[in-house]
Amino acid sequence: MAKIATTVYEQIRTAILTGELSNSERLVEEDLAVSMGISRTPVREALRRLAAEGLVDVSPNRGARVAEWDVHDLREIFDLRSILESHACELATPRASAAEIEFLENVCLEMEELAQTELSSETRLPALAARNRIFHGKIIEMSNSTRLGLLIETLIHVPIVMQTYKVYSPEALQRSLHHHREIVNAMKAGDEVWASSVMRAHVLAAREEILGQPDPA
Amino acid sequence: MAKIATTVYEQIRTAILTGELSNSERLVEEDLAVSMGISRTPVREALRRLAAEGLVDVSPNRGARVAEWDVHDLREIFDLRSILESHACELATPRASAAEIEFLENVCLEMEELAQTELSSETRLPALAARNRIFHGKIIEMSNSTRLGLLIETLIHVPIVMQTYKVYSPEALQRSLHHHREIVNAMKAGDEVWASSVMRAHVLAAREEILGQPDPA
DNA sequence: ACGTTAAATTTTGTATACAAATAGAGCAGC
DNA sequence: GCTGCTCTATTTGTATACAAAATTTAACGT
Repeated sequence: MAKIATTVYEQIRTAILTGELSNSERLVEEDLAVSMGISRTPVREALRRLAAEGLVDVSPNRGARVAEWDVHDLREIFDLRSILESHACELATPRASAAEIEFLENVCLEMEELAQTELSSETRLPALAARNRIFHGKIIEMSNSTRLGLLIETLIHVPIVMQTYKVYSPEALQRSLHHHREIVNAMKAGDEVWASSVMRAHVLAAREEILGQPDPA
Repeated sequence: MAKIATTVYEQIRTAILTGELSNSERLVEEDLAVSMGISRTPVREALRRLAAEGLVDVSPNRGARVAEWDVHDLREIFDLRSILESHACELATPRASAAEIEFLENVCLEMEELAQTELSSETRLPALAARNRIFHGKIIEMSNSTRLGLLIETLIHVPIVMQTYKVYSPEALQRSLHHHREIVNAMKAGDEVWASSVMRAHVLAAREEILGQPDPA
């Protein structure tokens, strides 16, 4: 239990990601501090870190609020993700080991099985979202570019907030799973153009799926 | 003179960028604080911000050091810049106004004139580097994507450190200026594929120019 | 001499105290 | 009733104090 600042950073972060802290809600340092039984100092540090990641907005002398995003922001984010994640695929493909391919195939399988079960969406959706993050994260890791990973990480926070609420249509879910399979197949074939193209399409399709639906608020 | 933290942030930042603080030098909070006549608190905040931008590395309980980069890091950075700046060109081209094109042409002209003068490289290089940053920054601004701008900004710090020391070969300089001209011409023609392709080549050429030369340390 | 361990010093992390700035309530004037 | 002001109360920004951790120094034994 090393650093308090890190702990409170994670707490506030998950509070935002789960929607516990609603959009553009004001984050008063002292309130957060007393509610966690600590002093303002680590809270302040955590808020600045969250600001650097784009999860909160801070104005000088006026404090921090939970960041909010409009449709234009989401378009930007998904466009950039489509470019960067496709690049990750391009880099990962020639480096992919048999074990890594197998790992990705396993994630695919798990997601396909989850998709077939008749679980309520309350339990199924988070499980799918978690696997999805693992799949994308693994490919980024395989790309062996730390900066690329950092860049994508900063972009991914906002979509994660949405994923908790968003219910994908059955067709979109199927398409998404097929994309994953196709990406792995392309990587197995050593075809980085194929792999990166599917990844690009995959993220752009997700963009339309999310921007097409009405706001859940 | 609002916030001390911002002032000290900028001071440390330029100290790193000008090479005044050498590579992997340790940054002790108290030392920096007394040398600027302030307390540790704003210094600490500044260091965390610099860490978020990748200019310093901080380890828990072990403080901050000036970040250092190897050849692999530089490759990563230039590869990503080539992708993102080319994307900026793609977005900017259909949006470019006549005034913006003219502005870019002016920057081209100034750089061409500077290149012809027989000034010592000590004065000429910073002037060229400044214009270069203006040129690229303008195109990013024209892309109208704040997130794209932020992403590129985080990548650009390290190359800026190099630009201060690096002496370009005359041929590389000429090629660079021709690239700039060609980019503007492509934008004027409304051809975003052309424009983004030249930009991609432009950044990749810069990568080879920098990675090809031996280390100045 | 060398390496290992133990104190001493330095340095980071957190808490508290105070100053400066902002936001909000209440009131005057129109 | 609405606008603009002043004064109060929050809230942020900075300084200082203290505790925990790490680094350095010194001593000790083999």
